[in-house]
Amino acid sequence: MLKISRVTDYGLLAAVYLARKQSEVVNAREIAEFYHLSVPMITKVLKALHHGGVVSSHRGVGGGYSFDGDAESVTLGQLLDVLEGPWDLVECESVDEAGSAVCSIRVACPSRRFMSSINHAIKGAFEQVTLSDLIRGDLPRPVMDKSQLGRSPAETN
Amino acid sequence: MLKISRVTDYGLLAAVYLARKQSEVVNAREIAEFYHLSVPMITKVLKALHHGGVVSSHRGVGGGYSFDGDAESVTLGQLLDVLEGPWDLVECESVDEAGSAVCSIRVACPSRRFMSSINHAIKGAFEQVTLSDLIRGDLPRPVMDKSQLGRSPAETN
DNA sequence: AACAAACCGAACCAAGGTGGTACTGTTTGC
DNA sequence: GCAAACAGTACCACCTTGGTTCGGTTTGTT
Repeated sequence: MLKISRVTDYGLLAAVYLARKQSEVVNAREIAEFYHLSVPMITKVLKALHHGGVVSSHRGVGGGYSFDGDAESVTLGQLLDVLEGPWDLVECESVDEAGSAVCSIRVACPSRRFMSSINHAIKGAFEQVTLSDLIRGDLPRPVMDKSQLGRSPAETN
Repeated sequence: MLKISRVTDYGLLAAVYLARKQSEVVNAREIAEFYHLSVPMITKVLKALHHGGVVSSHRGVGGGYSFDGDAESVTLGQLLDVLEGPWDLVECESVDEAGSAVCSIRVACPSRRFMSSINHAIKGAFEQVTLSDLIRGDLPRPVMDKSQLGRSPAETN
């Protein structure tokens, strides 16, 4: 249905919360209470963020999570990868475990090449947005202006 | 998981097939066979396309579907609306039946304004792509270049 | 008039994904 | 050694998705 999952959304919230408190160790309960979410839920996404190397965790009493990196260098694309896992707008380009294409009509498919292009554009947009944009609440207004695009001379994927 | 549904994808295929045969009446079986899809499946999306006013249907013997419009003036955005239904990247902006916001932390949410902006950008990208682009298999290469974007002075949604 | 081609519409179902919880560790500060 | 806090996994109910089925209606052909 073309939407990011709610869990991913929670993950973005958590990442922003931590990044705002740069390097400060904050436990899951505090974040959960701030956003009025359940502790198990928020710990779930924090685990994912930690697993993806976005935040670091501190175990034991007084422990929690902290964001120690540079908010400018963490992109929304990275966050989505970590939280949402690998994804593609269409299955066209996805491959199975063996590395072969999932789509059987791939070659003849009229929408594949185009969707692939859109796919890349969207990923690119996510890549250009940093965690610090999210923190500041800034609204860079990405646009896709077809008129100044030109045609790609060759396969772009 | 941030992908368009397979059914929607089939719908695009069907739309392209019909549009390529401009105004010619084609039955579901032919399209199904062309793409190696089941007839019930392809009829399902054809019904959706018809319901959305994209293609016209012709009942009875020798009937089928035809695309009678102008492929230049049908956008991918319209097709997705028809096939996928109304959608938003995040629930932030979605409203329930009563018209009130779905998200309870809407006001305080740090990602809302931004995601909404991305949401619009993606929709805009889909809006700039026409059915005839799909037909020709052209690859306009949409980009979102943050550097030439500037900041939106006010709420863009 | 009968028949069959073809769409209409709604319901249905299995399978997989999503949102959310629970439970058993393990680490660590006091 | 106790308790705070994360780690990991498994579990569950619910919803969505992909796909089918079935009875109904329209309409060209014989």
